[in-house]
Amino acid sequence: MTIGDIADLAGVSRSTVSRVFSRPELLNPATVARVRQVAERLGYVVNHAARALSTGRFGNIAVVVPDIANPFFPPLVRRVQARADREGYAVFLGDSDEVADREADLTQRLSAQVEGFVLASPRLDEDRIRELDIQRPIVLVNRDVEGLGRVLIDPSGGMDEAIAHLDRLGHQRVVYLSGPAESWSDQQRRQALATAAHSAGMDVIILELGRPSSEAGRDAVSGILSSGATAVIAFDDVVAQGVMSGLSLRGIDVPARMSVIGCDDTLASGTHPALTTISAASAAAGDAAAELLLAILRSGERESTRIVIPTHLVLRATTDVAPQQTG
Amino acid sequence: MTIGDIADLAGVSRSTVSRVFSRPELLNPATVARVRQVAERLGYVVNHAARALSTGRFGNIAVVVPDIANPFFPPLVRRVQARADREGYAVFLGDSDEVADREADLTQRLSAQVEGFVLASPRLDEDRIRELDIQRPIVLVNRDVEGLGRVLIDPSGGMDEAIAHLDRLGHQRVVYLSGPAESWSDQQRRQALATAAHSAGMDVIILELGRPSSEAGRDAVSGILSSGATAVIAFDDVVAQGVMSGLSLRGIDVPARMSVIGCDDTLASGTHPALTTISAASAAAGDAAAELLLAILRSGERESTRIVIPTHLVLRATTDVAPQQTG
DNA sequence: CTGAAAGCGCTAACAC
DNA sequence: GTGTTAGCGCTTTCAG
Repeated sequence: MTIGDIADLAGVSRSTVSRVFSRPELLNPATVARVRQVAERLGYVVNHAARALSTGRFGNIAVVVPDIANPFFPPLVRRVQARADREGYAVFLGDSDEVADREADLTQRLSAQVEGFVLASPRLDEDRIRELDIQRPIVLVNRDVEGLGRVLIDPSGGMDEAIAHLDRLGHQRVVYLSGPAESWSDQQRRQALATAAHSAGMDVIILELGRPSSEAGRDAVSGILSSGATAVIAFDDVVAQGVMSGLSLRGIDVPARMSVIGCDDTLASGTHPALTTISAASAAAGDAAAELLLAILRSGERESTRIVIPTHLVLRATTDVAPQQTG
Repeated sequence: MTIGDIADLAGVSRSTVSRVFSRPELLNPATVARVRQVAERLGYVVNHAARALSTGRFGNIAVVVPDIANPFFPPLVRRVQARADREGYAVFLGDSDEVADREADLTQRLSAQVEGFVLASPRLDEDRIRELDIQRPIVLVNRDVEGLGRVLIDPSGGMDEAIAHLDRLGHQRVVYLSGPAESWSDQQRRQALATAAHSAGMDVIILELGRPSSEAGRDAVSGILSSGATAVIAFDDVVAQGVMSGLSLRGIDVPARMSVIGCDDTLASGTHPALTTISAASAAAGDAAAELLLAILRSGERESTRIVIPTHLVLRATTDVAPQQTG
């Protein structure tokens, strides 16, 4: 089924048929209708490859995430796909499995057939991100690279509120369970926490976790307990959830003996007790990122817009009471 | 940057360069190395569109889901992407937002640039699925269409165990909260439940919910209570979670006054009390689906393999005790 | 408003 | 083991 077939059957030239599908406004409406009808009858669909070869545009974008199974990403991906779809773009999904080299492979291979990228929480080093951006425009989520479009979720608001809240309750030492080493978000969260804790005169102990998972959170419990801290702030809600499950196994009551705070607000009130967390609005980030990328593609000019999404503390039950006196 | 440029610089013909990237084993290793080097230096990447136009193959597949934010799908998508990636395929993601027509649009547009589809829990009617399969091979997940490849999660094992368990505890009436009308899984679950309940002599009351969401579950609580049932089985864990949250708001204890069972096992022990559920193994389904599609693409022949994944009941705290006597 | 013709970058016979 | 020669199906000047 090609343009040629339709041209013959409709008694027009190939060019006319082509125009029916690319610039119908240039044609006599009657011709358009006739051709459309023939095409419909034959179940014709344009050959994307041929069109792409001829125009140099693919009509595709890619969104790459470290782990689609991490609940922070699906809402983001969903919005990107929905937004792109309305603009006529198809969306590739890449999952780097949290490893930088896989991310590099994926983006490299995808770059041959996409107009641009949304890179969410990329684990790639800045140099490789820049190189890639030269080939195809990139919009970053949760990664701050000067000169590129980026959407950043700023944890400082939420972190300040979290520390203020813990301070008010009388906590003096808090554990931070870190995320992946390559994660910009993790660095931001550490930094924001350090700053907030410093000005409140609170001790921070950092426990390195690597891949954020419920298991990692559960395994961190003994370290948390031996630290002497009375509160823990986890890299994300999934980790926080693991901590709570580990704590519960040892019969340690939350929040009476340990306060727990997560990040991203991905679990709503689905935990017990309901988890206090720092908001993240991943859907909004997806919207903004898609919008930005599409604007860049529309204009053809790199825009280094930097969108910052503030966060706040979502108070729930895991930080309800003052720490129990020990020692 | 084209094959021609490299050919000139390396002092070989275009065909040789082409072969370096498609069938290097046919060439003198020295030539391959030399050409590779030149290509590398120039940062050459093959033009996917041109290759696709020439070969008729795109090296892409698509996976389409009704809602990527529903926790059942990400593990599935993840495995499909990982498996496809290893075979050199890139993967498109389509999210139909639970509406059949959007699914039709997506698949139709994608069909111009993919080798095949994985359709997970499609909402499309059988006719349109068949039509699409004529264009490109389809592997279905949780949808049983004769003649197509499909991976089916069979709820009957889990449902039998669930009813047996509830029966043992003394429950006599159970509410089923349904999923989307177009969902094959929902029909299977209803059917399996009806069969199991019938042979146990248990009453089943069906409450129609439509889109499965936590909110829908919460809103169903009054209906559940007025039904006189002592147990509820929800279409999925997300809905079950909503039910529990609604029950908790009304001060109704689970499991003392109401037992709750979910489906899909997507929340692990993350709820409180921990949710009894019927397993679903979406990651395994993703593996199987990808494997099947890739096998079809490799052989070029439609295989109507039908893979059935059994389920079982995962006992947790929400079904721990016998129903409290009322009335 | 429509047609003719050139060519996008690559692969695949077919020669040599 | 390598080069020559045709296209793949579409868009796009350029004419008319």
